[in-house]
Amino acid sequence: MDTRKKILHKALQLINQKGFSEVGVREIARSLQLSPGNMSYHFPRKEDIFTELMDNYMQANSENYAGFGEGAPTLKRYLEIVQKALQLQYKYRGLFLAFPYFFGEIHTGRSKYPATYKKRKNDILQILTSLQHARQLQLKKSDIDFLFSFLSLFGRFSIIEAFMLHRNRKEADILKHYLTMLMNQLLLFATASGKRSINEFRKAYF
Amino acid sequence: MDTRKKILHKALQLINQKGFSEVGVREIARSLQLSPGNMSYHFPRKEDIFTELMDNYMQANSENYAGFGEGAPTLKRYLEIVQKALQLQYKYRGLFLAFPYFFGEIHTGRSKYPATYKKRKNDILQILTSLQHARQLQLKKSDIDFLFSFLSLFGRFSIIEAFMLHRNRKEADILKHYLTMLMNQLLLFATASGKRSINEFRKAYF
DNA sequence: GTCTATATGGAGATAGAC
DNA sequence: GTCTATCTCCATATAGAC
Repeated sequence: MDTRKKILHKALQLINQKGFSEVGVREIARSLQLSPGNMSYHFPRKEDIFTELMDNYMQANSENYAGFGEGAPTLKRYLEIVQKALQLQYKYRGLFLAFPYFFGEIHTGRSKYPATYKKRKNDILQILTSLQHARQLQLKKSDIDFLFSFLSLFGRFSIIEAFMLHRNRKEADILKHYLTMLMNQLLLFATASGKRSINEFRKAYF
Repeated sequence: MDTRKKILHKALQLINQKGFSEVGVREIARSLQLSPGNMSYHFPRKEDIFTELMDNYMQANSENYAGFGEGAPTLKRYLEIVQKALQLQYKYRGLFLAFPYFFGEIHTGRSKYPATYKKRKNDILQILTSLQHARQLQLKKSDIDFLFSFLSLFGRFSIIEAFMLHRNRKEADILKHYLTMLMNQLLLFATASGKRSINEFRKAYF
């Protein structure tokens, strides 16, 4: 592993442990036995470390969502996508909690986040309509709005909630809690075959 | 208004505008024409300002929830409580985005947050069961778990989501969006009289 | 690419006079 | 209670040797 990757890896590890503001550039350098000057060579600003980690996350997440289109649109497959998305978020959990630090930046146009947000919004709406067409979900117009609102909040904050309130809970338990919540929500709008698909997911993973 | 209150008021205003980390003690002092030393007299650490604002919020929120027990347990009244809770969160919105800063503290026992969290959890469960008894909601055991999970996420993160993604949206629009979401969720579990109560709320406020 | 050394500027925090 | 002056810490930036 080259130095750049080592820095990213260690930084994420420390950020997940202590939170972004608590991790100093010097600290990362020390724990990798690097000089502060060398840190500055690779990442001129501390923020650059955050940005690159966030880019890596968003890239992986995009690929995950893109995978849904490449198979049959079932609720089981959708739940698998969400499961992977939550695992990804868990891996990068320290970043999400650090969001406020980059709050200003998000609204000044320098960040890629708003564009990615629009893309993800489209991903979700497309998945919902394809599940509707495949008769896995039965949705009125107002249901789509509601489910979309729910999925936005759910997708963006469930891992943050877990990390804030139950920091020491195991990843598997956290995932189980939130996937159960999602299954319950989807069951309220699922057709008979949709319900079967949800239960296949449940059997396969729990 | 005494100096202490002035500081709190100005601090909240600036924190809501720019985010906690972007607001310096010097900045608050300057905009109130106080010396930095005087700031330190009133609030030895910057964090103390945050803590006191958060305490004020939690106090107001507790009083709000306590109000539910003092009247008929209807969904309309519950929605009114949530409406007030969201308004309160909006007023203090900058604090919630700053949560990560106090992340460490939350888990070291110095913060009041975990205790308040347990209290709020009880508030919500009690409200759900009283709505069940009053035949406003029809809930199976698993529904209660689900709704509770939903309400936790909803109650804690809806305003944060709004603030992160749509910073300039008007308070009224934000409230409308999230209260609509909540009404839709509750409608899925409401009895006939529960549905009427929800619609009374809708008519009264939208 | 990596190191040491050093400079700068800004933040929170403190001491002591009034 | 309020002030001025000062301290310490840290992120960042730069210069120059290896």
